[in-house]
Amino acid sequence: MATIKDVAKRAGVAVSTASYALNGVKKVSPATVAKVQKAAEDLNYQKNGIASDLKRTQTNTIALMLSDLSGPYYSELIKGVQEVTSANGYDLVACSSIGGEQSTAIKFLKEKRVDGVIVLAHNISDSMIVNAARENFPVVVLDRELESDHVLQVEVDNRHGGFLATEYLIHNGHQNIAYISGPYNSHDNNKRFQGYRSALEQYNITYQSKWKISGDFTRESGYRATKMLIAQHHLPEAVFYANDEMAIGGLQAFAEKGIAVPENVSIIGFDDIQLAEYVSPPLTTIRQPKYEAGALAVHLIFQLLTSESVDRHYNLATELIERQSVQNNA
Amino acid sequence: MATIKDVAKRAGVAVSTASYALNGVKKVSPATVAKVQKAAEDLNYQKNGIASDLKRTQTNTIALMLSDLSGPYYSELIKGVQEVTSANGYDLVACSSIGGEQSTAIKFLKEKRVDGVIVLAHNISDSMIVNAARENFPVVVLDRELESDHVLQVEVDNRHGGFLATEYLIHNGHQNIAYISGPYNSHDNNKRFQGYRSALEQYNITYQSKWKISGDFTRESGYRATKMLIAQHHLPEAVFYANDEMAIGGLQAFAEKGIAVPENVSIIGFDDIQLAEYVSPPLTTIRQPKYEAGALAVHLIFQLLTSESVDRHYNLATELIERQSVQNNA
DNA sequence: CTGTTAGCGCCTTCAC
DNA sequence: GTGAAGGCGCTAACAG
Repeated sequence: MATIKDVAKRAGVAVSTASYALNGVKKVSPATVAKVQKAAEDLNYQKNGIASDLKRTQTNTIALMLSDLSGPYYSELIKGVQEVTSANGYDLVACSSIGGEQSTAIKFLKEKRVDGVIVLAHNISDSMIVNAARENFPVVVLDRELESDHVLQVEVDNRHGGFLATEYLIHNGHQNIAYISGPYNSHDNNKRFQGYRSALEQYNITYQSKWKISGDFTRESGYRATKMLIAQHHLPEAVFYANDEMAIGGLQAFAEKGIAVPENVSIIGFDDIQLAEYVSPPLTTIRQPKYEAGALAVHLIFQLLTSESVDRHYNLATELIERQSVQNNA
Repeated sequence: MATIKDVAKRAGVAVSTASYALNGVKKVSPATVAKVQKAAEDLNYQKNGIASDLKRTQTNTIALMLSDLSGPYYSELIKGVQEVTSANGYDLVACSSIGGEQSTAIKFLKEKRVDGVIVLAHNISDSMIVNAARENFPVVVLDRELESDHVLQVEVDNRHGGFLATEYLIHNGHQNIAYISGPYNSHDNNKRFQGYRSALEQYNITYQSKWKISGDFTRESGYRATKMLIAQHHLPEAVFYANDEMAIGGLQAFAEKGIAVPENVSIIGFDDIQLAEYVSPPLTTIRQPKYEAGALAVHLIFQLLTSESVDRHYNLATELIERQSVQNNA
């Protein structure tokens, strides 16, 4: 591969001149620029971005860490990230944290391969993040609570969302409300559960641990958890699934046993994923402002990069989406 | 940030020794290794990946170019890419080609920031790809036909898939079959259309251009195209949508006009996206072996990287998935 | 306006 | 087993 040296030589100028010409620094006469460009073309020269990054000690790109590139994840959120990033003339790469310490995400987090990072990958540990973040290397976390310098936190109000969901069920006349949880180490899940608990409390319904069954946010786990619920003989009047995927798994389990939703049992999810309105019955759920969360995250990164001071913590509101999976018994 | 120089100094050894120690090259006494590691830890040293890549002239990562990171795209395909990449100890980054010449995808394609590239982004031009590919920089295209050195092509048999879909409609007794196309510049679309034409021909049904309406693969365009079809008064017996998204848009348009699917009109899609089995009625469609395509693509990259010689072109078979959107009138 | 030169941080011969 | 030194390809002072 041709280097800038080759170009300079062929154009009969010094490397610096070639560099200036190629990068549009206006110190070079038009004639020289033309000569250099011609030479570059002849040699099919392409700059080595790595060398350039090394020299400039910045990459102009930010990374989005996802727990799994193949989703299903929040496409609205990514859209927000993408749009704001490119609007600021930066590049965006997405990488996955599958593989733990060996993963691409961790490598990018540690090795200064990007100028900033947005984390949406619960399997990256807090300490990993805290160690990586530093001045001039901001990281924004979207999936956890984390107090540390140089790390910002934007989250949607999962607690309030959990409260809204539960309250809605209660307002519709349900008292025995099961909660199918996400993984124990999920911050989102814990907040949603807190919201559930506090709604019960506020309406003087005593919490019963038999109504809490654990899942892990996958459709499969929602299916299994629901089967267990059904096996317990005494069905609750309603069930609150900590996310939509699990609710869809639950829908399937109920269907297999001939239990009608919402006639025999009401269900509500969380997230408002695209599928939610297509399943049958359409799923009532809690929507998160995902686009805004993504856009805000990038926005904050740029503010930190320009050393503006910003708040450390942001909390975005959730919203109830009424569809047809909850029956009104009130 | 601490550099390897700082580590060496603190450990009281030469830089080279520190490098060896840190990279596990067994030339260094255990005692020295310990000293170096201690120093690195004290300084919170992290290697600069960019510098390391520059020196080694390879990055150990491959890039996946998508036309839009926020999807909707083929998660199965990405899974295939992801798994094979990490199984080979390489890293994977995804980037988008939104923004054309300015996009991250183009930058990575040109600037040798990765060791190989997989393209699934129709808006990247052929010439861009041809210019970028070279020895030791393999690129695999999954979305087009392209003959050139150092670029490989794996595609699913869209033509045959189009044929299968159309033939299935014909076997079910339909004669007037509309085709809602994807964008004209889409290779996939053109192949599917060819399959449609050849099935008609084989069964002696004359092609009528009034049955071809153009869309652009979006749900919205399928909706609009279907509205136009309906406005033409004379409805076809069946319609073949060049992809599932458009078919879903069509479903909505038919529903709004009270036209029952499949009783009044049969429809078939292409892709077998996840939603396909959830819409109502469940969509009959053509499935592509997406996981295999992704896995194969990466596999080929590694073969090229190790200078093995491989075929230039791969064609994967498609399969008809029968659900309930086609009525048997035969 | 153009050329010389010194690194960016790391790896890796090559001597010792 | 350890150290000195030369780049990888590029940018950006600094001189001229």
